[in-house]
Amino acid sequence: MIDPKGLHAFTAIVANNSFEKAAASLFITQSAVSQRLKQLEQSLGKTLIIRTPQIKATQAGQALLKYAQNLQQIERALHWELAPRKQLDWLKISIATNADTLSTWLLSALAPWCTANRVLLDLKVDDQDQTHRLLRTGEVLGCISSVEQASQGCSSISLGKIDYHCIASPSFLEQYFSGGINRASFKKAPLVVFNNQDQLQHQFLAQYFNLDANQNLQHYIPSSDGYLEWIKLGMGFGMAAKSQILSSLENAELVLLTPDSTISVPLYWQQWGISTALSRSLARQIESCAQLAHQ
Amino acid sequence: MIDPKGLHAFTAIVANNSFEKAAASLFITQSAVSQRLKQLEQSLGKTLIIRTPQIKATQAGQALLKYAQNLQQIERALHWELAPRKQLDWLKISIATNADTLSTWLLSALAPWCTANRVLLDLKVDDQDQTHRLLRTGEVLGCISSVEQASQGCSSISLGKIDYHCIASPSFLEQYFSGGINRASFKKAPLVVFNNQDQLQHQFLAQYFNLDANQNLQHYIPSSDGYLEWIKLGMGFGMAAKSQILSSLENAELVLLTPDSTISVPLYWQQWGISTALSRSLARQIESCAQLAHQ
DNA sequence: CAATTATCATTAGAAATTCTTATGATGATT
DNA sequence: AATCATCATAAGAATTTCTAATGATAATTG
Repeated sequence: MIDPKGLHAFTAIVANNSFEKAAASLFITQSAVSQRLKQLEQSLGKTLIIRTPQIKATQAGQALLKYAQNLQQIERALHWELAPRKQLDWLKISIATNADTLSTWLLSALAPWCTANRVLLDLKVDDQDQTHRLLRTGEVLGCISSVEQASQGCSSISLGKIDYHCIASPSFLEQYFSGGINRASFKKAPLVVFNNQDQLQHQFLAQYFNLDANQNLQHYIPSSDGYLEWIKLGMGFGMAAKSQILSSLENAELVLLTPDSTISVPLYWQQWGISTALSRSLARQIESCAQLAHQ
Repeated sequence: MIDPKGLHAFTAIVANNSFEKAAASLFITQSAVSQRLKQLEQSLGKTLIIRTPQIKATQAGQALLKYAQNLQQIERALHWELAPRKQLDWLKISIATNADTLSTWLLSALAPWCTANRVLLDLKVDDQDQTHRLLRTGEVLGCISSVEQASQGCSSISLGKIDYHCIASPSFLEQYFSGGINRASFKKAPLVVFNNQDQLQHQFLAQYFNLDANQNLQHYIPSSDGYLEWIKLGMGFGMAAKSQILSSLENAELVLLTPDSTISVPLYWQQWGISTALSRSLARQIESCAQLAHQ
């Protein structure tokens, strides 16, 4: 059986990226942290943490990290059973999401749930490939991803799809598309890209206009707000979810370039490991909010 | 966090129904067991075990029992991740079932699964109400039951229904039903009942012949094999699942009294708490075997 | 490039915990 | 009522885990 003190030391080290800070957070000495970890590693017969040059959990450490999260959940279920009326401790839950979902419906889905379940949210925003990595390594308990792949004991539920529209500012439209919204004008129009992994624009141009987006001039704006702002400023065209730009369409800050040609991205909620009452309720909450958002 | 030593002491006490035997099983003194439990109870602020007159887990103790089973599962998942190729320790899993299912398809469903997953089976046989109680109290991890009720974080999957036929021996048929298989003859025929909770015969007589089984002469044979044996010996009629009596029908040890009038009992697999790769595979195995059996 | 700094490991003894032994308490059994 | 079975408690021994001090190693800096 895993020694609780050792496990605490281990998670604290990972959380603080330092033995000394971990020691401080546990109100013990650095030496004790070091000894606890050493003993834990010996009892499991595995190195858990790579200490240099940067503190990082090994493969085994990542498995233990998952275990720790599982443990927290069943412990919480126990305490709830023992004292249902009593205030539960705040439980920290890590979730990874892509930026689009974050900026649309995710927060409003999670806010009431976190309040109701006394959960502290540790949200990690990354592109889809990365959210998957975080899920695998045990850094997050669940993720929103556009990849279905329900691999290795991960459960995956569909959240429907999100339609991305091609948008630009009115001035940009006038400047670059006065000759019509067609292949020739798209070819010369600057593009705003969210980040390197962002394939939406490429897919759009390839699918509807047989263009290679890499040939276009590209702005990189790796911020959800900044991305839209840049487009509103007339610096280029890009892709955005309808719900994200409703108000901007109304007050004519933005216009749809191709109202009928959109890129659909399927979304999935993925979660690994054990399923508890809590994790199930989280999945339900996310599922129902996603349905509303993508109706 | 729950102290592992305390938890071990607690589960050992429950398993052995004695502090001293628990101590022996843990290779420590009875005093240590007593102290461990005391400390655990203090740290949780709850009495876990009623010591007199019989050792029994309290409400809180039952919750802790569930926690212990959950913990074992996530621990097993961890060790599998740490050393996939290494032999896992045997894990003991408790399951409750009704006798009928046990004597038909359950064992053949569980045998290969237990081997493949290195699981020791702790099977508890009881009638349906009791299997439920065992599930609620955390004494078993899952149960086969005829009640659907997926209450309190328990997942429930349907296993189809099982058809019970009214059977008797040829000699019994001759003796009691020479005047025809009808209400009058059923009224005078002795009944073989599996146990007190067994409602099948009562339901059969009430539904098809408007009779109250309590008016019949009744043998009580609380053993699955003994039950059939008693009927084969011509001591009375009773209800049995088709699959259980196929060979006996073939060699004419038994006959169907009313081939077209059967009692259908729906079956459900119920499991509480967390779901792990292991528990999911168990559910799958039971579901698929049940489908075959009840095709 | 040596010195400094930052960070984790190790050692030794102090502190805390947990065990064993011995005995006490309580309810069941004869 | 006496005995037995079983769990609780007390006190000291054994073990574990901590702190304090120091050692080792790699990155940083003048």
